[in-house]
Formats: sequence, structure tokens, C-alpha cells
Amino acid sequence: MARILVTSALPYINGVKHLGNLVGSQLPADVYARYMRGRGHEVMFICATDEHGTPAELAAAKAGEPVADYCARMWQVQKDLADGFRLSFDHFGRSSSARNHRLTQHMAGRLADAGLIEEVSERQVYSIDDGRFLPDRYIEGTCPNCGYPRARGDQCENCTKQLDPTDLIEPRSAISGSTNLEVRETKHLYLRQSLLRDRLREWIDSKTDWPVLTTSIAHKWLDDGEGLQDRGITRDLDWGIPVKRGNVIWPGMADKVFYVWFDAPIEYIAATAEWADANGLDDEAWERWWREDLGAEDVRYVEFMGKDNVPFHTLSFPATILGANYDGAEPWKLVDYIKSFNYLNYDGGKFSTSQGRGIFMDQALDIFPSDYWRWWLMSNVPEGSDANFTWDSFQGGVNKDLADVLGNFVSRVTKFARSRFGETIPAGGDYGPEEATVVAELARRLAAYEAAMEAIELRKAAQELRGLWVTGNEYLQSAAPWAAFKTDPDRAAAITRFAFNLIRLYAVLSRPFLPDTSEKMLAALFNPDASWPGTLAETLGTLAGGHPFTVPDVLFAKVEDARREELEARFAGA
RNA sequence: GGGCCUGUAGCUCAACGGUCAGAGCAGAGCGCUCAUAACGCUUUGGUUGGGGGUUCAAAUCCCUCCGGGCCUACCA
Repeated sequence: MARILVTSALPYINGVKHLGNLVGSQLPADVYARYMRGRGHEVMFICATDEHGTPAELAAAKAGEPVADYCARMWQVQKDLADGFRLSFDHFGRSSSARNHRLTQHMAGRLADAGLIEEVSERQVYSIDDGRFLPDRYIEGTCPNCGYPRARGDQCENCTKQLDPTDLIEPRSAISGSTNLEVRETKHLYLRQSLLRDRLREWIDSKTDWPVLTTSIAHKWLDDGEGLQDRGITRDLDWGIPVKRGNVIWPGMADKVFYVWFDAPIEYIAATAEWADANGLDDEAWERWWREDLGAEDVRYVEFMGKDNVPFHTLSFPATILGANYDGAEPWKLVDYIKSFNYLNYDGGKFSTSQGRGIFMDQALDIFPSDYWRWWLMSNVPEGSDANFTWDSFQGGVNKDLADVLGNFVSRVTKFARSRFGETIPAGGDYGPEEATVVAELARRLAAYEAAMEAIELRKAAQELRGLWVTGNEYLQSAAPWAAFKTDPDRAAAITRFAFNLIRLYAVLSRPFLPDTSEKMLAALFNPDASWPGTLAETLGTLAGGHPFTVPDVLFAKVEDARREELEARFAGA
């Protein structure tokens, strides 16, 4: 039994996430975690809300709430949606937790001890009316290059020129519109990750099996311009983790907090500690996942994220991990595999929160059960390139794959059996050469499915899973128990029994993708053994004659054309 | 500007130097009647974006041109 640590990129706290966010980290991570649990491995699956930073403060202000209250409320909203999509986190934490405060401060202290922290004095724009420093992109003004009146302080969206906030003509606060701005001197801590450049490169170069998307982004950052740049890890904000060096005051850093991108990945570790706390366990329970000197030497750590997150996970966070072990005293676990994803578009354009374009997690669950979404999203997950959601494609995937191939298989088997033999699986007859042929075919496809899941090639895995379902329909057509019933009832009984065992097999194999449906299928069989198959010949004998069953309700309702058209219109956007 | 990815059947994708370039959907025909008018079988359809090169052999490697996407470091 292996031990597998799985983390999903942390969803940001400022509102309900859309399907593009879901498909790029939480959902694939869940499918992988469920698969590994199904194989009998010990899995720790961690996620949390990412709660700090300027957008959280602004969202709270807009909602008229104290930021702590806002975050607590939004955490619950996101938790409920995660439950709705059946995301099987062992713990869904919060980056604002006491655990993360302590651990982030501890890590910063270790990095300072290692000589990897530098104090840098810089000039930042301060908005007097807003009472806060403004990140570059929260300053608007006229572009000095093209005259676009709504250029942002980091870049002009119109002419794409990179800007410095001080370049802007008539700069104003993007928050309040105030022009009462001034440049102030402020001191910040920088993580000197440039000093770790060679070690990071060596480490990344050793990961020859990582997705190209992951390594190419990492290399880009290592080699671009003058190479890996040091990064500021503190901010002048109220909401966040106070800057401390371990548990002591950091001179000159009062009233500052750590940068959200410094504390967010550390929350992976802290959330595991939160998990231990929530379950009444001691520190050893979480340390054995994260500390190579305390039991984590055999852990395989896999991270899931969208491509925008890759630089932080390939460079900054590893720099923190490596730096914190400068003296060999704290060997924290480095990631073993980074699965990164491209973006999901909505009908040819980007999902957009501000324009109300696309589908958000809460809306999705109001429209269709989570398994419908899980299936379409995973069988179209943007692995190789950006993918595109259309209602037409969604309708096709649900109707053909789920309703026709899988759902109808369960329906035809259970209804045939009930009408001919009653509500117990028929005894009589034996499996013959036809079943042996199907077992061989299933074995081939199962091996391909397992290989794809091990390699985290999820589109391919979904295809192989569908192929396994198809094999059931092929078998029924060829064995034709309805015909055999008239001449050789024992033969019909054997075919039917075999088909019931296929239903059980499909329930087990489909569980990572379709947890609710899997449960319904097993329930219709009165919850037989649901362990992953060893040998197929053996596993297809699990259900014997006399075992009771019921005909389940239709597993997947078809998406009608009228329904699709209605949804297309409703989600067309502003 | 620079870097990376990408262009294969009407659509979505696979094939990672080696048998006639494959699959799902869509289209056509046949079969079955257990089933959500579901399922199965057969079949139409491609000068692999264009051009050049390397090789016994190229969708695959190299060069070039054309198209699409992403990233480019203080939003997270």
C-alpha cells in the first residue's frame, strides 16, 4: 500500500468559483484521490480557501462586512459547493487558520535564519482617501503610450504595453476613483529565491515525467531575462498573517502581513495540521505526511493546479521548502508530481465573473446532478490545450455516454432480469467461452484504464472507462439472453448473472468519476463488496444466484433539445 | 517584442521515427427487440495548415511561411 498526498490549488475566497476553476484543480484532484483510495492506498487529500490579499478585502468591503466575517461566510459557501460536487477532501481548511499563522511565521523565520530573506525599501503608491497602498493593477489612468483612458498600473489592456504606475497620466484609485495619491516609501521582505536558482533547476530537470506545460513554465521563469527574480513576500495590508520571525517581532515590520502567495502554499501543510486537530490527533499524525524525518519518506506528493499557478508551485514554494531546511533540521516534503491544466473556455470565450459569462458552481448544481458535470468536465478536461464548453457538447456527452451507454445498460439488465426471473439474480447455467472472451476484453481495457489513471491522463482514463461500459452492451447483444431464455433458460440465467456482475464492476470502476451513480448502482444490488477487482474472472463471480436486486430509477435523464436551447439562452451572458 | 504550446475526418480528440493515420459524436445502411426510440454490426469521410529538407521510412525530426492559444513576475 502506497501513501499518496494530494493537494488541489486553493480556490480564492472572493466568491463562488466557475467551472473553469473547478476543472483545473479540485475536480481532477478528487478523481485521482478517489481512484487511489479505491486501489486501497492511503490517501491524504487536502484543499482550503485562500483568504488573504487585496481582492478579499475589497470583496468584503463591497459586501459591507468585516473581512473576517466575510471570509468565514464564503468559506462555508465554498465548502457546501465542494460537498455538492462530492469533492472528497480529507480536510478543507482555511489559509487564515491559526495553524497557518504559526507555520507561515515559522517558515519565514527559518528562511531568515538561512540568509534567504532580504529587506528591500521600495516606493509604492498610497491612496490617501482609500487609506491603503494600492497594488499596481488597482491604479488606473491614461496610458502614456496609446492614450487609452482606463489603463492599469501594471499594463495597458488596450496596447498591451507594460507599465509602471508612475507612468500613468492622471492616475487614480481603481477602488474609489480618488486621485488623491502619493508615492510612499515602504520596506518589505524579499525571498531571495535567486540564490536557489541552480538547486531549483537541478530539481526540475530531474522531473522528466512532468507535463510539458509544467516544466516549460518553470524553465521560462528560471531563464527569462536575468533569471529567477527575488520576490516580495510581505504587503501593507490589514488582513493577513502578521509578519513575525518565528514567534518573535520582526523589527520594522509591524502592521505588515505576509503576501498571500507566500502563505497560501504553506496552507497545504497547515491544513493537514488542521485535519489532525479536527480529528483529535496529535502532531505526529500530520507530520508523517510532510516531514521526511518523521515518516513522510515514502509519501508520493501530487499537486493539481491551473497553469497560472505553476510558477508559484515549481519555484517559490519549493524555494520555501528547500530554504527552510538549510541546516538539514527540517526536511519538509517537496512535491513529486505537478499536474497542471490549461483553461476551460465557455462557448469560445473566457469564463468571466465580472461579465457574468459562463457557469458557476452553484448554478451548475441547480441545473443538473453533480455526476453529469463531473463526467463532462473530466472527459473534456483541458490537458493538452485549452478546452471549450458548449451546451451541445455537454448534451452529447451526458446523453450518449451516461444515459445511453452506462445508464441504459443498467436499465436493460435489471428490467430483463426482473421480468424473466424476478427480483433475485438467477442461479443456473455456467459461464462459457463467450464470457471468457468478454473477460479477456475487459482485462485489456481495465489495464488501459488503470494505466491512464496512474499516469493522471484523465481524458484517456474517461475514454477507457466508457470503453468498459461499451463492452457490456456488446456482450448483451451477442449473448442475447432474451433469445436464449426461450430455448435454454439456464443459459439465459448465466448470461444475466454475468451482466449483474458487470454492473457491480462498473460501479466500482466508475466511482472516481461518478460517485453518486456508483452508489446508486451498488444500492440496487444491496451493497455488495465494492473493492477494486483483483482478477476479473474472480471478481465477475462476486454476485451469485439468489442475490437480491432492485431496478433502480433511471440513472441519467437525457438532456432534451428544448432544455439545451433554454440553457444556451439563459447563459448567453450580458 | 520574447518564450512556450498548438494546427490530424463536418465536430472533439488519439497516434510520442516503423504494418492500409485511429476513436467518440454527426451522416448512411443493416440487425436486435432486453432497454431511457436505447443497443449491436457495417460503412462514407483525411495530400495530417502551406512549402522545403533529413531518413530505407515523417503526422512524428529540422528550416520557413500562415493561422489559433497561453505566459511574460505587485490580482490571485
